[in-house]
Amino acid sequence: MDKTKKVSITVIRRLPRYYRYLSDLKREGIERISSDDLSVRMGVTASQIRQDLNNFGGFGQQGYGYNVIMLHSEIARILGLNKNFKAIIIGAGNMGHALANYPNFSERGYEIVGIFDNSKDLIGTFAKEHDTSKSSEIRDIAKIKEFVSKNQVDIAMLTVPSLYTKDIAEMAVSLGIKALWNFSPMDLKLPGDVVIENVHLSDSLMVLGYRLKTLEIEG
Amino acid sequence: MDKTKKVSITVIRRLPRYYRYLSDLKREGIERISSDDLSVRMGVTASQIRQDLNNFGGFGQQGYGYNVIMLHSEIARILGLNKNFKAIIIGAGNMGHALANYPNFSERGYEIVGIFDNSKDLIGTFAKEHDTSKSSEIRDIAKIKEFVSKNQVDIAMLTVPSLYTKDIAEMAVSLGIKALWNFSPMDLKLPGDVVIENVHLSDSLMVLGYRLKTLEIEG
DNA sequence: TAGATTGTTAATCGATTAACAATC
DNA sequence: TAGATTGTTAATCGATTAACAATC
Repeated sequence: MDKTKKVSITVIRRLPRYYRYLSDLKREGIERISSDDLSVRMGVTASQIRQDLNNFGGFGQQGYGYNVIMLHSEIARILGLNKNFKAIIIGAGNMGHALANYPNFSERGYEIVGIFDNSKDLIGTFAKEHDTSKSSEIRDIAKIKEFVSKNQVDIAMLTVPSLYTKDIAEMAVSLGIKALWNFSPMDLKLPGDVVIENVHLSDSLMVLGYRLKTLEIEG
Repeated sequence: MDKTKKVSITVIRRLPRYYRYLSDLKREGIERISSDDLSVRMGVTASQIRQDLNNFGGFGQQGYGYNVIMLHSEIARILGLNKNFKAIIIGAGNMGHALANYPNFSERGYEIVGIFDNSKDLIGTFAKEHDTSKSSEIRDIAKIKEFVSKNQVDIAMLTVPSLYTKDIAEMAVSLGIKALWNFSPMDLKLPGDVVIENVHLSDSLMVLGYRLKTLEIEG
């Protein structure tokens, strides 16, 4: 990788998609793939694929293409999937439960180490199905400070009602958490070097509605 | 709106965010806003705001700015929020339940009219909290064809396990549904004029991981 | 070697920002 | 009217695509 110029976020946001397609190729037992063949599968230009990948280094070989297993693991490395990030879920409603049970996260090295809520009915119950380990147990949000001080927590997944999101986000940051995954329909402005990734479900749905209305198939 | 040139998807994807900020301004009782003031709030350039809005018509007034209530309702109209789209949820797991109870959708004219699953344990139970109406009852997926033939269904929200997503998506399209909201970590390729909007949670999380690793704050 | 395909430079395209005349 | 701010054109910037020499 060229150390001087940082890779544009546009390219970064395409990496998970490459990763998915390479996982598929791996599963199919395909050993090598050319940018041309991959471009057909993915519906993008071969040029874009080669440009994107060359932001991080020359993973291919002239006359051969790309080795699937090697490229797959290189992209995993670039994305940091080998880092074993530790995450907590704050808000154990339906969305919190959905995240706790999403199989893809643990597969990709994102480990849910704690789940918090303020509801007396939920505290003490288990959020992960068929899992009665400590990491599955819903804890009292009042104990979050103690938990974060004693355990590595890289990411906070925020699935609390919108009304509380701002306060909870600020609290998480004050505890030293550097990455927030925000599921509330608002933008969070926080001081310091905090990384925020939003999942704005209603935004996505509204775009779907617009495209349905105007029948914009691609996009 | 200029009828000849269609608006780029890049601009469309920014509209829900404008809509959110205008909702905030409305709530705050602010009557008018200049592109300059809005640009400060939103962290974008005033130029971009004016360019974006002028894709759809001149909603502002020189020397005055934009009337908040008027602009809010214009963006709602552009997005089709007055259309009262009817949606069904297929897959009544945690994610399906989360969508069924998400307050923002109904507020914005997206009505959940049916929820389907194949689990005998779930069928007959109610997915929406404090709601025992027919639209809240989880129905047998075997009855979906009959339901769609008798009711208007614009959108199918797909929250089934990945393994079934392709088949379920094809089934939905075969029933005439023209818009799919896909929550599985895969791309759907479907024939015909079908609009698909993906919510790739693990893609989003991987981007968060990358940005945390490299501490890219903006993005 | 000859053929295939990359890595990379150059050309094009589209999106963003700047500037300012129009006008409320 | 004078000041403010839009709508819109022009300039810039960045992203995508095309082309091809390098090389496996």
